[in-house]
Amino acid sequence: MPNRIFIIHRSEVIRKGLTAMLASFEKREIIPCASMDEFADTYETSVSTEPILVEAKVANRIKHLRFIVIDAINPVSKNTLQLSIHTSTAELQEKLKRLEAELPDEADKQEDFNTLTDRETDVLRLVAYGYSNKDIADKLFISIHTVISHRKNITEKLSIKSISGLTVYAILNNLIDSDNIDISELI
Amino acid sequence: MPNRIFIIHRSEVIRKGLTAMLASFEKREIIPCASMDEFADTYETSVSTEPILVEAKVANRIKHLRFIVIDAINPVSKNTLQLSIHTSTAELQEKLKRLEAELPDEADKQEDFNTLTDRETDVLRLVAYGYSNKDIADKLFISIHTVISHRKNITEKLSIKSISGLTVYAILNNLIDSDNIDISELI
DNA sequence: ATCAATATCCCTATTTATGGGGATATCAAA
DNA sequence: TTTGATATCCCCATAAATAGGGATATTGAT
Repeated sequence: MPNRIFIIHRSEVIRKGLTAMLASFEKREIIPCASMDEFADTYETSVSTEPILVEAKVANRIKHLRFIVIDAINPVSKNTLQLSIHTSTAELQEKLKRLEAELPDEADKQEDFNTLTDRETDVLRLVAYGYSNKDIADKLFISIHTVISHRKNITEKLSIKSISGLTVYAILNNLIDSDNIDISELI
Repeated sequence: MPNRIFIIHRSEVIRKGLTAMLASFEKREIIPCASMDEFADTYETSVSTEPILVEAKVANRIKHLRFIVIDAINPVSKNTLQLSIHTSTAELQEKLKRLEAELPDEADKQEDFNTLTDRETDVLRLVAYGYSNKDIADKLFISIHTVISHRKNITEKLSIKSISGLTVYAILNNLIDSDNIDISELI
């Protein structure tokens, strides 16, 4: 259960309205933001305000936090509510509860602090390169079962399920950066 | 069938040796490069030398070219040969032929010049965000069959099969860039 | 010496994705 | 007006990934 709820909207009316609607919503810290930049600053992520990048960064750097972004048109992440401006307090709180029920709970979060092992990093890099589990198994000279095991652990540790999310994570962590490629290893 | 073969290696001995080994390999232009930078320059891609990024850029900007990168350790792309330094000319040419047999032929390349339609762009963006075909169908209010159709066309047009490759393509083309997000659309 | 972490491997079942066919309706350009 | 591009929908079959459950061996730290 997240302890912080961010409200991101340019309109002050909307921000204050939603803050009021959520005031009675259990005990959370409600944080209104006028822009994506302000939201990103609060997370101390300065490089980009792109939601999927923010998500990858949060998984990477601020592992003990979960976040919810409220959105009507642009998709942001799996953890996103689609609401209209006519939403009632009851509907809003009820949907938030349903969304949160799908999030990993506090107990799981402790495990999120783990960083990836060497082998998991190997697998993640190859996933980001676009290889299938079978391909990865062949490249690392291990069975496909082992690859699947590593991928389960990666998904659990990072809380990133999609291949595209893992790809962004890999890019952000220089797993597939040119600086890491030793040209002398070619051929 | 690609008309250009790039040989990328820091060692001049290796470059010249491979060039000689491929001299008798049908009628191709053999282009030795001493570094990834040189390789990237030849493709007129200046932003990054990361192979997967180069691949995405090639698919984007230089659609009429196919390329082969020879590599022993670091994975580069699906179109990559894994060879040891002890490879014979016969083995090299035979493996190259097998690899090329899997590449789309000249006839297909004409269609690669097409750019994505608006709807295909919509779908690609959501793929890059990590959504499943089912999720995308729900978000765009179309059937999953339509989503699959669009994805087939995207894959064919871009010659990018993997989700991670599509994600990189989307990032490079600002499909999921923060600049494109209208904050007023939030909520 | 025991314990935790890592890395390896296996199983079953289900869900998604891919590949290769199709079909229809709309609309704009030749 | 016919043709091509776009967007929509459907089918079947296979490949791949995911979700849940296991097991074993090694190694390094307590």
